[in-house]
Amino acid sequence: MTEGNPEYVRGAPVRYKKSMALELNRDKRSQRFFRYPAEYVARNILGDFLVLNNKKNTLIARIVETESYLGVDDDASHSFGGKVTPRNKIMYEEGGLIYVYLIYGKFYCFNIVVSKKNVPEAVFIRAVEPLEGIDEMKRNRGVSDLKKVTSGPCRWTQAFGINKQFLGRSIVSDEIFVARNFSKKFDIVKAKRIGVEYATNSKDMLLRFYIRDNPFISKR
DNA sequence: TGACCGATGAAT
DNA sequence: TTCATCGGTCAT
Repeated sequence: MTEGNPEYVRGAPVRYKKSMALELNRDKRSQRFFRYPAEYVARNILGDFLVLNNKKNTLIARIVETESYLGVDDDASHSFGGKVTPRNKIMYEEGGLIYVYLIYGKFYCFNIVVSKKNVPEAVFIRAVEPLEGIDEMKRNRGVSDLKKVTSGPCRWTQAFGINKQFLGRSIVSDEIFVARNFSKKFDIVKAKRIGVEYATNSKDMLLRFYIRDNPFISKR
C-alpha cells in the first residue's frame, strides 16, 4: 500500500448468500446507529450491505471503503469552522440523513450524516463491491469491466443512480438502507483520506478505512 | 451575478 | 501524471 502509516485493525468473516436479499430488511441499521461519531460509523459499516430498491430492481453491494469527516475542527470537512451554507446545512441535522453533493460539475458524492444534531459529521462512502443488480449497475455506468463499476466514490454512485434527489432522504428507509453484516472477517486498513491535501491540519489523520485486499478499493 | 473550483475519472 | 470538465456554490 502506498498510503502513509496504515494500521491494521482486526475485523470479523464476510458472507453473503443470494437468499439473504429478502432478509436484509430485517437487519437494517437503525437511526440510533447513525447517531454515533463518524469514525465509529465509518469503521463499523465496512462489510455491511448497501441496499437500494429502485423502480426496477434491488441493488445490493458490500461497503468496502469509507472516510470519516469530523466536525468543525476538521479542515477537510465541509463543516469546518462551523460554516453553514445551503449545500452543507444538512450536516447539522441528526445522524441518519443522506448528504449528496455534486463535484466537478458531473459526479455525485454520497455521504451519510452522522452524530447528534448540530455536530456536523459525515461518513463518505468511497467504494462498494457489487453483489446484486450487477447488470443494471453496469448499464448505469456504461462499462462492462466489473472492477470499474463501483470502485470509486463517484463510480458507485453512478452505478446506483444516485443524484441530488437523494439529498436529505433517510438512510433508514425502505428505499435505501444499510443492512448489518453479522459475520464479518477481514482486516481493516486505516489510512489518510484522499483528495484533501488542502487541509493543512487534518490531511494526515487516518480517517479512511477499507477492507484489506478488497479488489474494489478506489485507486488514485 | 459570475468567477472560481473540486472528498474525481479516465486516459496516458 | 495530466487533463478534461461544468454545474453549483458562495462571496460580492
